[in-house]
Amino acid sequence: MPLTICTWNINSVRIRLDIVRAAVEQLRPDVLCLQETKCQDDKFPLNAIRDMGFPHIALNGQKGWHGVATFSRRPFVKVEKGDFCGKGDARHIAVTLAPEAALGKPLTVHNFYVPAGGDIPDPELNPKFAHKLAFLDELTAWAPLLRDAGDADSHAVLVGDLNIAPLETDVWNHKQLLSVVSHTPIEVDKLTTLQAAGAWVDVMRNFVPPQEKLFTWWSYRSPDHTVNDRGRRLDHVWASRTLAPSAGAMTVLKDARSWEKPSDHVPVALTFG
DNA sequence: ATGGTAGGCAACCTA
Repeated sequence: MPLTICTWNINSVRIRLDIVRAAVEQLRPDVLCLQETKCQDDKFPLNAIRDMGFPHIALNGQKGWHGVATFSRRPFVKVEKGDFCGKGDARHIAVTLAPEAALGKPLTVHNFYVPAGGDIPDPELNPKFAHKLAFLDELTAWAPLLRDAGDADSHAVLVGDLNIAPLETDVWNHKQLLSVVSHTPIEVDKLTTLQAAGAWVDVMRNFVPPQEKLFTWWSYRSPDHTVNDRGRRLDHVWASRTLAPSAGAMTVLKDARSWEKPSDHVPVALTFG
Protein backbone atom coordinates (compact mmCIF):
# COMPACT_ATOMS: atom_id res chain seq x y z
CA MET A 1 0.00 0.00 0.00
CA PRO A 2 1.38 3.44 -0.91
CA LEU A 3 1.49 6.11 1.76
CA THR A 4 0.06 9.60 1.28
CA ILE A 5 1.28 12.52 3.37
CA CYS A 6 -0.61 15.82 3.33
CA THR A 7 0.48 19.21 4.68
CA TRP A 8 -1.81 22.19 5.21
CA ASN A 9 -1.63 25.52 7.03
CA ILE A 10 -5.20 25.59 8.30
CA ASN A 11 -5.25 28.99 10.08
CA SER A 12 -7.27 27.79 13.10
CA VAL A 13 -8.23 24.13 13.25
CA ARG A 14 -11.41 24.63 15.27
CA ILE A 15 -13.21 26.87 12.80
CA ARG A 16 -12.21 24.70 9.82
CA LEU A 17 -13.15 21.17 10.80
CA ASP A 18 -15.63 20.96 7.91
CA ILE A 19 -13.03 21.74 5.26
CA VAL A 20 -10.43 19.52 6.93
CA ARG A 21 -12.98 16.70 6.59
CA ALA A 22 -13.60 17.63 2.94
CA ALA A 23 -9.88 17.59 2.15
CA VAL A 24 -9.44 14.25 3.91
CA GLU A 25 -12.30 12.74 1.90
CA GLN A 26 -10.77 14.00 -1.32
CA LEU A 27 -7.08 13.25 -0.70
CA ARG A 28 -7.39 10.23 1.65
CA PRO A 29 -4.05 10.97 3.37
CA ASP A 30 -2.49 8.43 5.71
CA VAL A 31 -0.70 11.24 7.53
CA LEU A 32 -2.06 14.78 7.80
CA CYS A 33 0.21 17.58 9.04
CA LEU A 34 -1.45 20.86 10.01
CA GLN A 35 0.12 24.22 10.85
CA GLU A 36 -1.31 27.32 12.54
CA THR A 37 -3.81 25.25 14.49
CA LYS A 38 -4.15 28.14 16.99
CA CYS A 39 -5.38 25.72 19.61
CA GLN A 40 -4.12 24.63 23.02
CA ASP A 41 -3.66 20.88 23.29
CA ASP A 42 -6.39 20.53 25.93
CA LYS A 43 -8.89 22.30 23.65
CA PHE A 44 -8.09 20.26 20.53
CA PRO A 45 -11.09 18.66 18.74
CA LEU A 46 -9.73 15.13 19.10
CA ASN A 47 -13.00 13.30 18.51
CA ALA A 48 -13.65 15.09 15.23
CA ILE A 49 -10.16 14.12 14.03
CA ARG A 50 -10.61 10.49 15.16
CA ASP A 51 -13.92 10.38 13.28
CA MET A 52 -12.05 11.38 10.11
CA GLY A 53 -10.08 8.15 10.41
CA PHE A 54 -7.03 9.25 12.38
CA PRO A 55 -6.79 7.35 15.67
CA HIS A 56 -3.23 8.58 16.22
CA ILE A 57 -2.78 12.27 16.98
CA ALA A 58 0.36 14.19 17.96
CA LEU A 59 -0.05 17.78 19.16
CA ASN A 60 2.21 20.75 19.78
CA GLY A 61 -0.16 23.65 20.40
CA GLN A 62 -0.27 26.89 22.33
CA LYS A 63 -2.91 29.50 23.07
CA GLY A 64 -3.85 31.98 20.36
CA TRP A 65 -1.32 31.41 17.63
CA HIS A 66 1.17 29.07 15.91
CA GLY A 67 0.63 25.37 16.70
CA VAL A 68 1.23 22.21 14.68
CA ALA A 69 -0.50 18.84 14.72
CA THR A 70 0.09 15.53 12.94
CA PHE A 71 -2.65 12.90 12.50
CA SER A 72 -2.11 9.34 11.31
CA ARG A 73 -3.98 6.19 10.37
CA ARG A 74 -0.98 4.20 11.60
CA PRO A 75 0.56 4.28 15.07
CA PHE A 76 3.57 6.33 16.03
CA VAL A 77 6.60 4.65 17.52
CA LYS A 78 8.11 8.03 18.47
CA VAL A 79 7.06 11.67 18.85
CA GLU A 80 9.55 14.53 19.19
CA LYS A 81 9.08 18.30 19.56
CA GLY A 82 11.71 20.93 18.81
CA ASP A 83 11.99 24.33 20.48
CA PHE A 84 13.88 26.85 18.40
CA CYS A 85 15.36 30.22 19.31
CA GLY A 86 14.51 29.49 22.96
CA LYS A 87 11.07 31.05 22.60
CA GLY A 88 8.90 28.09 23.51
CA ASP A 89 6.89 28.55 20.29
CA ALA A 90 4.86 25.56 19.04
CA ARG A 91 6.36 25.33 15.57
CA HIS A 92 7.49 21.73 15.18
CA ILE A 93 6.47 18.15 15.77
CA ALA A 94 8.02 14.97 14.39
CA VAL A 95 6.41 11.53 14.38
CA THR A 96 7.93 8.21 13.40
CA LEU A 97 5.84 5.42 11.88
CA ALA A 98 6.85 1.78 12.13
CA PRO A 99 8.17 0.12 8.95
CA GLU A 100 5.43 -0.64 6.44
CA ALA A 101 5.46 -2.91 3.41
CA ALA A 102 5.77 -0.39 0.58
CA LEU A 103 8.55 1.68 2.08
CA GLY A 104 10.20 -1.07 4.12
CA LYS A 105 11.79 1.25 6.70
CA PRO A 106 10.58 3.45 9.56
CA LEU A 107 9.39 6.85 8.36
CA THR A 108 9.88 10.08 10.30
CA VAL A 109 7.69 13.05 9.36
CA HIS A 110 8.87 16.49 10.49
CA ASN A 111 6.07 19.05 10.53
CA PHE A 112 7.24 22.71 10.65
CA TYR A 113 5.73 26.15 10.88
CA VAL A 114 8.56 28.59 10.12
CA PRO A 115 8.07 32.18 11.42
CA ALA A 116 6.51 34.44 8.80
CA GLY A 117 9.00 37.22 9.50
CA GLY A 118 6.87 40.38 9.52
CA ASP A 119 6.84 43.00 6.78
CA ILE A 120 10.25 44.70 6.74
CA PRO A 121 13.00 42.52 5.22
CA ASP A 122 15.75 43.90 7.46
CA PRO A 123 16.87 42.01 10.59
CA GLU A 124 18.23 45.25 12.12
CA LEU A 125 14.88 46.99 11.91
CA ASN A 126 12.52 44.06 12.26
CA PRO A 127 12.94 41.54 15.10
CA LYS A 128 10.43 39.18 13.46
CA PHE A 129 12.62 38.95 10.36
CA ALA A 130 15.69 38.43 12.56
CA HIS A 131 13.81 35.61 14.30
CA LYS A 132 12.95 33.98 10.97
CA LEU A 133 16.60 34.03 9.87
CA ALA A 134 17.83 32.74 13.24
CA PHE A 135 15.22 29.98 13.14
CA LEU A 136 16.52 28.82 9.75
CA ASP A 137 20.15 28.95 10.96
CA GLU A 138 19.28 26.92 14.03
CA LEU A 139 17.37 24.34 11.98
CA THR A 140 20.27 23.95 9.58
CA ALA A 141 22.50 22.83 12.47
CA TRP A 142 19.80 20.89 14.38
CA ALA A 143 21.13 17.41 15.05
CA PRO A 144 17.81 15.46 15.02
CA LEU A 145 16.99 16.75 11.55
CA LEU A 146 20.47 16.04 10.17
CA ARG A 147 20.31 12.58 11.76
CA ASP A 148 16.95 11.74 10.17
CA ALA A 149 17.83 13.19 6.76
CA GLY A 150 20.97 11.11 6.53
CA ASP A 151 19.80 7.86 8.12
CA ALA A 152 20.18 4.96 5.69
CA ASP A 153 18.00 2.70 7.88
CA SER A 154 14.96 4.97 7.90
CA HIS A 155 13.11 7.35 5.62
CA ALA A 156 12.34 10.97 6.41
CA VAL A 157 10.05 13.72 5.17
CA LEU A 158 10.09 17.41 6.07
CA VAL A 159 6.81 19.21 5.41
CA GLY A 160 5.09 22.38 6.42
CA ASP A 161 4.57 26.07 5.98
CA LEU A 162 8.16 27.22 5.53
CA ASN A 163 6.98 30.76 4.70
CA ILE A 164 9.55 31.05 1.90
CA ALA A 165 9.03 30.77 -1.84
CA PRO A 166 12.51 29.84 -3.09
CA LEU A 167 12.20 29.65 -6.88
CA GLU A 168 11.39 32.45 -9.30
CA THR A 169 8.34 30.44 -10.34
CA ASP A 170 7.26 30.02 -6.71
CA VAL A 171 5.87 33.57 -6.83
CA TRP A 172 3.57 35.35 -9.26
CA ASN A 173 6.22 37.99 -10.05
CA HIS A 174 9.85 37.34 -9.14
CA LYS A 175 11.19 40.87 -9.67
CA GLN A 176 8.31 42.51 -7.86
CA LEU A 177 8.68 40.23 -4.84
CA LEU A 178 12.47 40.38 -4.39
CA SER A 179 12.07 42.78 -1.49
CA VAL A 180 8.92 41.17 -0.10
CA VAL A 181 9.38 38.92 2.95
CA SER A 182 9.05 35.29 1.80
CA HIS A 183 11.05 35.79 -1.42
CA THR A 184 14.07 37.92 -0.41
CA PRO A 185 17.48 36.54 -1.43
CA ILE A 186 18.69 36.16 2.18
CA GLU A 187 15.72 33.94 3.12
CA VAL A 188 15.95 31.93 -0.06
CA ASP A 189 19.67 31.46 0.56
CA LYS A 190 19.06 30.21 4.09
CA LEU A 191 16.31 27.85 2.96
CA THR A 192 18.57 26.47 0.24
CA THR A 193 21.33 25.97 2.81
CA LEU A 194 18.93 24.11 5.11
CA GLN A 195 17.82 21.92 2.22
CA ALA A 196 21.42 21.17 1.20
CA ALA A 197 22.48 20.37 4.79
CA GLY A 198 20.10 17.39 4.81
CA ALA A 199 20.39 16.67 1.07
CA TRP A 200 16.59 17.01 1.02
CA VAL A 201 14.77 16.66 -2.29
CA ASP A 202 12.06 19.22 -3.10
CA VAL A 203 9.71 16.50 -4.34
CA MET A 204 6.87 18.85 -5.35
CA ARG A 205 9.17 20.03 -8.12
CA ASN A 206 9.53 16.47 -9.42
CA PHE A 207 5.91 16.81 -10.51
CA VAL A 208 5.77 20.43 -11.64
CA PRO A 209 9.05 21.45 -13.32
CA PRO A 210 10.84 24.58 -12.04
CA GLN A 211 9.99 26.44 -15.24
CA GLU A 212 6.30 26.36 -14.34
CA LYS A 213 4.57 28.43 -11.70
CA LEU A 214 3.38 26.56 -8.63
CA PHE A 215 1.58 28.17 -5.67
CA THR A 216 0.07 26.99 -2.39
CA TRP A 217 -0.97 30.33 -0.84
CA TRP A 218 -3.05 33.28 -1.94
CA SER A 219 -3.47 36.33 0.31
CA TYR A 220 -6.73 37.05 2.08
CA ARG A 221 -6.15 40.72 1.31
CA SER A 222 -7.54 40.49 -2.16
CA PRO A 223 -11.22 40.55 -3.00
CA ASP A 224 -10.75 37.72 -5.51
CA HIS A 225 -7.67 35.52 -5.28
CA THR A 226 -8.29 34.08 -8.75
CA VAL A 227 -7.74 37.47 -10.41
CA ASN A 228 -4.19 37.47 -11.84
CA ASP A 229 -3.36 34.36 -9.76
CA ARG A 230 -1.09 36.28 -7.39
CA GLY A 231 0.04 33.32 -5.31
CA ARG A 232 3.22 32.01 -3.71
CA ARG A 233 4.55 28.51 -2.89
CA LEU A 234 5.09 28.77 0.86
CA ASP A 235 4.26 25.15 1.71
CA HIS A 236 6.74 22.40 1.00
CA VAL A 237 7.33 18.67 0.98
CA TRP A 238 10.94 17.56 1.16
CA ALA A 239 11.96 13.90 1.07
CA SER A 240 15.21 12.31 2.16
CA ARG A 241 17.41 11.05 -0.68
CA THR A 242 16.49 7.42 -0.07
CA LEU A 243 12.77 8.14 -0.06
CA ALA A 244 12.54 10.67 -2.90
CA PRO A 245 12.63 8.11 -5.74
CA SER A 246 9.44 6.48 -4.40
CA ALA A 247 7.40 9.69 -4.71
CA GLY A 248 4.63 8.68 -7.09
CA ALA A 249 2.02 11.43 -7.19
CA MET A 250 1.35 14.97 -5.98
CA THR A 251 -1.83 16.97 -5.53
CA VAL A 252 -2.00 20.69 -4.76
CA LEU A 253 -5.67 21.06 -3.88
CA LYS A 254 -6.07 24.53 -5.33
CA ASP A 255 -9.87 24.25 -5.25
CA ALA A 256 -9.71 24.44 -1.46
CA ARG A 257 -8.85 28.14 -1.70
CA SER A 258 -12.39 28.70 -3.05
CA TRP A 259 -14.20 26.63 -0.44
CA GLU A 260 -16.45 28.15 2.23
CA LYS A 261 -14.40 29.97 4.92
CA PRO A 262 -11.08 28.93 3.36
CA SER A 263 -7.58 28.98 4.78
CA ASP A 264 -5.26 31.22 2.77
CA HIS A 265 -3.13 28.07 2.16
CA VAL A 266 -4.22 24.94 0.29
CA PRO A 267 -3.40 21.29 1.07
CA VAL A 268 -0.44 19.60 -0.62
CA ALA A 269 -0.43 15.79 -0.78
CA LEU A 270 2.45 13.50 -1.77
CA THR A 271 2.11 9.75 -2.28
CA PHE A 272 5.13 7.50 -1.67
CA GLY A 273 5.66 3.85 -2.51
C1' DA B 1 2.63 53.80 -2.79
C1' DT B 2 -0.76 52.06 0.00
C1' DG B 3 -4.08 49.04 1.93
C1' DG B 4 -6.56 45.46 1.46
C1' DT B 5 -8.78 40.45 4.94
C1' DA B 6 -8.80 36.93 8.47
C1' DG B 7 -8.40 34.71 13.31
C1' DG B 8 -7.68 34.78 18.32
C1' DC B 9 -9.38 36.92 21.98
C1' DA B 10 -10.84 40.51 24.25
C1' DA B 11 -5.88 44.95 23.72
C1' DC B 12 -4.23 44.71 19.40
C1' DC B 13 -1.38 40.96 18.11
C1' DT B 14 -0.19 37.97 14.12
C1' DA B 15 -0.44 36.39 9.36
